[in-house]
Amino acid sequence: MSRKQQLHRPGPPPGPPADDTGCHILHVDMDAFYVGVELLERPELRGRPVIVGGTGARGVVSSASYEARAYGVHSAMPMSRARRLCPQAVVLPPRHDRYARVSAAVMEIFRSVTPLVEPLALDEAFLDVAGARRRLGRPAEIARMIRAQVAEQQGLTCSVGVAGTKFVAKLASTRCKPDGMLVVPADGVREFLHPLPVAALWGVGDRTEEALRRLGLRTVGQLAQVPRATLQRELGNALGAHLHDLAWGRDPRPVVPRSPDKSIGAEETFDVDVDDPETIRRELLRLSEKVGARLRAAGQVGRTVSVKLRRSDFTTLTRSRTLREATDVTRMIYVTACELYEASGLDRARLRLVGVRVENLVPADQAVRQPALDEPETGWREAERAVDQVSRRFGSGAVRPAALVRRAGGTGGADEGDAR
DNA sequence: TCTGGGGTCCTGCGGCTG
DNA sequence: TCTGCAGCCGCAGGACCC
Repeated sequence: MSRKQQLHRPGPPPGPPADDTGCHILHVDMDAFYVGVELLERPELRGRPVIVGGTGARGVVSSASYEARAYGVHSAMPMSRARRLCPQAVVLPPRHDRYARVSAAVMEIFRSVTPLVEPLALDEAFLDVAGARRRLGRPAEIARMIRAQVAEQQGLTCSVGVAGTKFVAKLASTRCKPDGMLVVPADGVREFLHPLPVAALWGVGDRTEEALRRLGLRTVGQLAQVPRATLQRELGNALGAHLHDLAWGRDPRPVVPRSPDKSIGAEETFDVDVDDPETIRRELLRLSEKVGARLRAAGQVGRTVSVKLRRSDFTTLTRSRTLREATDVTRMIYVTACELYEASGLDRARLRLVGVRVENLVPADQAVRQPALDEPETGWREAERAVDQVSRRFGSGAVRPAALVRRAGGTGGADEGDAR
C-alpha cells in the first residue's frame, strides 16, 4: 500500500449505478498484491495478519494484508515498527520473480480488453477502454468483467476506478479498496474531489502538504480557489500549475502503453553503516555488475553514470559524470563510480547506503560509437557478454569478479586495478 | 519510529558558445 | 577586444511515486 492509499475512506453506499458516460479510463489496482500472491501458495494464512517485506536489520514493509493494516501496519513502514505494532503477524521475505510472473499474467488479461494498457507498477495499470465499448459494453461493465477474470484466472482481488481522467480514476480505485469498483461520473468530479485532503493529489507528498498547510490549505476544494499564479509562486511553476489543474479535475494525460526506461540503477543499504573504502568499492563493483547486466539484457546503453551515497545521518549526496559515449560495460560503470566516490570527499564517512545508476539511456543498436584513442572497453564488452551467456545457462553466480568471490570467502578485497 | 529499492521529474546553478 | 545575453547542457539536490 502506498502512502496515498492511507487516505482510503469507505466508498459511497450502494445505490443506482453511476453514469459512466465519458468515463473511458480505468485504473486497476491489485489489493495487497504481494501478500495476495503469497497466500496463493499459503492458503492456511488467509484471515491472518501477513506482512511481506525486508527481513534484514533495516527492512521495510512492502505489502501488508488488510488484517495487518488493522493494527496500523502499512507499506514503507520500518519492519521493526511493524513487528511492534503487530507481533503476531507472519512476516515473509519478498519474492519479486514470482510477483513479476503473476503481474505479467494479469497484464495479459488487461490487454485482452484493450491494447491501451499503461502499467504503473507490478500491481496497477491504467486502461483506456474507449475503443472496446462496442465489443465489450460500457466501461463499468468492462470493469466488472476484468475483476471477475482476475479473480477466476489468478485467484486475486483487485479494485477498479472508472473515470474520464487518469488522476480521478486512480483516486477512485483507492477509494473503493479492497475488492471494489467506483465510477466517478463526468459531472460529479468536483463533488468527488473537493472534499478530499490536499495530500490525495498526485504530486503532494509530506513537504508539499506542509507547504500547503502553511498557506492554510487543507482540502482540494480550498486549493482550487487559490489563483494559479499564487500556487506557482509558492510551489514552483510546474507543480503549482499541475496541482491547480488536478484540483479542477483537469488531467489531459493519455494512457500510454509503454515509455522507454530513462535510467537503470541498483542500490543497497548496509545492515550496519560502513566507513571502510575497500568495502564500499566492493559494493560499487557488485552494483555495477548488476546494472551492467541489466543494461545488456535490455539492449540499452547510457551516457551518464551516477553514484548515490547516503551518510549515517540520512543526508544523501549524488555525483554524476557524462561519458564521451554511451556504455553498457560493467568495467566502465565501475571505474567511473569509483572515481565519483573518491572525488566526493566521503571516502572516510560512515555510509548507510550506496547506489549506482546509468542514465540517458538509448537502445544499444542506435548508440553512436566513437573509436576512442585510449579505447578502454575493447575486450571487456566481449568478456562480459560471455559471462552473461554463462550466467543465463548456469545461474547468476556462476562467474563472479574475484573481489566478490573473496568477499564471500571472508578475506580481504582487491583494488580496482585487479578487481576483475 | 527510524526510515528499502526501483524509478521519474523539476529546479537552480554554472560553464560554454554563438 | 570586451561585454551582455540567450540557449543549451551537465550537474546536484530534492520531492515524489509505487
